[in-house]
Amino acid sequence: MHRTPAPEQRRRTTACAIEQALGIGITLQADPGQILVVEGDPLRHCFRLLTGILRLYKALPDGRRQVLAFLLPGEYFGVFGSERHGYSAEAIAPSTLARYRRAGLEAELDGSRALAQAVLELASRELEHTRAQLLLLGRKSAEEKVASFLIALSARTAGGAGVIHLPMSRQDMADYLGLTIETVSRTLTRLRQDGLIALLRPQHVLLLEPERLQALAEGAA
Amino acid sequence: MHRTPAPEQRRRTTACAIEQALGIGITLQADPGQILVVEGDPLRHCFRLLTGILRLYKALPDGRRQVLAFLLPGEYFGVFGSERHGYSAEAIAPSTLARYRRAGLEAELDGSRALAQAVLELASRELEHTRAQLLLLGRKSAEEKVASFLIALSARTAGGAGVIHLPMSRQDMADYLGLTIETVSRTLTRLRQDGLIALLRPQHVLLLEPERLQALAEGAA
DNA sequence: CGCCCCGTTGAAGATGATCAAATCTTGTGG
DNA sequence: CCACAAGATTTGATCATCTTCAACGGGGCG
Repeated sequence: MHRTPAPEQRRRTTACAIEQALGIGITLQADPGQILVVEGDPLRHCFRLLTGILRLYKALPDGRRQVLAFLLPGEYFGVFGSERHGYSAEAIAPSTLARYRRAGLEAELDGSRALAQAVLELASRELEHTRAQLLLLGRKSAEEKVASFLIALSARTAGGAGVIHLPMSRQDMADYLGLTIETVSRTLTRLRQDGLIALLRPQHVLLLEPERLQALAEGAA
Repeated sequence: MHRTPAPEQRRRTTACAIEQALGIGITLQADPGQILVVEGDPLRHCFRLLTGILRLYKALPDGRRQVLAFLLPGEYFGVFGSERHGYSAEAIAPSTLARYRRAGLEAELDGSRALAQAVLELASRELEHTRAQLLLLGRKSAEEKVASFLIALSARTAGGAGVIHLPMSRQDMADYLGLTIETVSRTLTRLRQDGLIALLRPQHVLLLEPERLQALAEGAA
């Protein structure tokens, strides 16, 4: 069993090992705007999102916000670190979550090497996502940022094709991309004018030219 | 030589477990500008920096660069992930490194839970640093970025006090902070004019008012 | 029906980028 | 030790992108 599993298979393995280790936990509901965890809270629980969508974010004292990630069903948060939550978590849409005791997870970590491996792999993927986001925030233009966002969301939720749904507000998108709502809106309009996307409704976007969009996202010279 | 400040207990534990697991490895030298790893390279080795300093970065096709981190002596890279390196690594100053086979590390991971825990904790810390950098890149002004950088570097290298040494060029700082060299330079000048720092030489900065600098870095409203 | 929130559009402004040039550092060779 | 050259940093002027401030429109829900 020293064979490296295919990425697809490994991902499933990962999820399983963690799911099994965590057990059932407590199910809870969250309404839009409901805050589940505040940055700095003692790290007593970790969570798995079952349905809905969350934003994970950090904030500055004056209210400026940086959304670190949007959490989709099946994904975890609060798994890493040891002292405190590193970000706040807030429901965007009505959501259901499973909540687990961190103590249980850490105990299992000592026991199951499959679990340890799964958690480490989760961390690796999260690290890579976050690093890609550093490049986006530091070096991409507004247009490239929005294109990147659409392509990534499409890959995550729609398997890369067709109409995609934006469950979050323009404010959330702006806080994720390091922009303002006006710039996000204007950029979407420009992409529409250029024939790259169609805006069916504010929250429904059709990717007309995914390849050109992708090229834009990657900052093709 | 000045004595090195005693690191936190946990950090020492972490370092030890990883050091022990990796064994001795191969020592190598790198001159300034020398590229040790290119983003996308197969992940066959991981490294520990012994002396010198590296930049870890991602780049876009047209050459725009985002520095993810500066690696200081004692720190590792290439430890996470499974397929490919997620970033490039390049020496800034003459450096020495220890190189290890990833295969060995992964084998040890199955055996030693102390190692697994240490690696996971390394990942957690790296995640937290990267998330803080997302907030910086997405939501801080140039002045806040530079202040954050100086405070963080001071904490990392000087234990938080006195004169700090900037071993990297203005270009590196700019690519780390999502700015241009001109803006970095102008911002340092403004901080000097405001009495927050003194620029002894381009690479030697004295923090005159670390507390005000820190407040600025945190975006105090 | 009408309010309210969200998104879009418009105009003006500011921060940081770009283009350009002067100055300082550093290393080399006389 | 000094002169010089090459590169890095700083400074200046102008410009562009994105932000801010403001107003309008449209869809959903009471």
